[in-house]
Amino acid sequence: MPRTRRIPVPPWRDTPQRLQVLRALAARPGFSSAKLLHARMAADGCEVGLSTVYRALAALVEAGQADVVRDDNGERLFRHRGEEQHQHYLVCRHCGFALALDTDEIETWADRIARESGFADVRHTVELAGVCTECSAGPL
Amino acid sequence: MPRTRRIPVPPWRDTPQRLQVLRALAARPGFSSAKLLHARMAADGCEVGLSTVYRALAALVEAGQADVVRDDNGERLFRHRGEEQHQHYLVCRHCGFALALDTDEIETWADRIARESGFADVRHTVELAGVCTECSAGPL
DNA sequence: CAAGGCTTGGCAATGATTTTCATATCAAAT
DNA sequence: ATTTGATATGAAAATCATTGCCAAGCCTTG
Ligand SMILES: [Zn+2]
Ligand SMILES: [Zn+2]
Ligand SMILES: [Zn+2]
Ligand SMILES: [Zn+2]
Repeated sequence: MPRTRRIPVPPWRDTPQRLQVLRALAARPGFSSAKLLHARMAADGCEVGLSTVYRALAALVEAGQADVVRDDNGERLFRHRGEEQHQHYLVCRHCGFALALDTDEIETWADRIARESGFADVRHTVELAGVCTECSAGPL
Repeated sequence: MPRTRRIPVPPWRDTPQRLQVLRALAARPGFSSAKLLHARMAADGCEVGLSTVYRALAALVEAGQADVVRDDNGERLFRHRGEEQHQHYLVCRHCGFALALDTDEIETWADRIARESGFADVRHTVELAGVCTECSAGPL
């Protein structure tokens, strides 16, 4: 199974479309799907192909300017990487209620791993999922 | 977006197919895709529909007898939940080389979060990805 | 045996993401 | 300004894991 990914490597050309995608992404507070961004941009009168949105997002992720997670349906959600540090959550599998976590501990742990391993550009995904008290109380 | 999942809840009927799936899953050392399990079982002369494999796996996950993760392609990988504790890895984004991590720290952290939050049946996903020394050295 | 309810499995449908490919754009070189 | 080779775009088609559908089979109860 050869890794078949061909992503443009920085520096790329500065195209209006890519700037638009970056802008649209940065304009969103949390994570957004490519589809949503595409729709948003279209609504703003900015016609950009869905393929291009995907390509731009992939490039942004590759360049470390965006984070990406998967929701329960396997859909990828993107978020612009600003200065503000990221956050991890404990989400309820049933109602979707999300509890923000104090993640200093894992952050330092992840940093240490990154340092000791010699790996470059290490990113991490930490997701906790359970059933909230409310949902475990009332069945259905 | 209504969660549209209809998964048989334990206890279900004990069908040969479900036992086969469980067996096949337990027989594998690490994580396996539904497709692979299906192929494996077929190779062993056990004819089980792919849909059934998916249903059985979903039920096993629901019942806490299996863990599930997503690989980089969004494919779901399943693993039987035995007594042995699970493992986390730091994988290379380019060559796929995986480094097993000492995860005691996060395990206890996750356990504490689970306890303090009051959430039930808390599972966690911890994935680190970077570029290994080898790959960052020789650029393609 | 009959009725009703789970289960199964092949196949179609879904839907996100990728690939294709013809075209457009860019930037450097002539 | 024109040429040229590389790169970017986007519409449509392809990919592919996963799910929906549904007729047929199996099990249990009466
Ligand atoms: Zn809940
Ligand atoms: Zn973190
Ligand atoms: Zn590598
Ligand atoms: Zn763990």
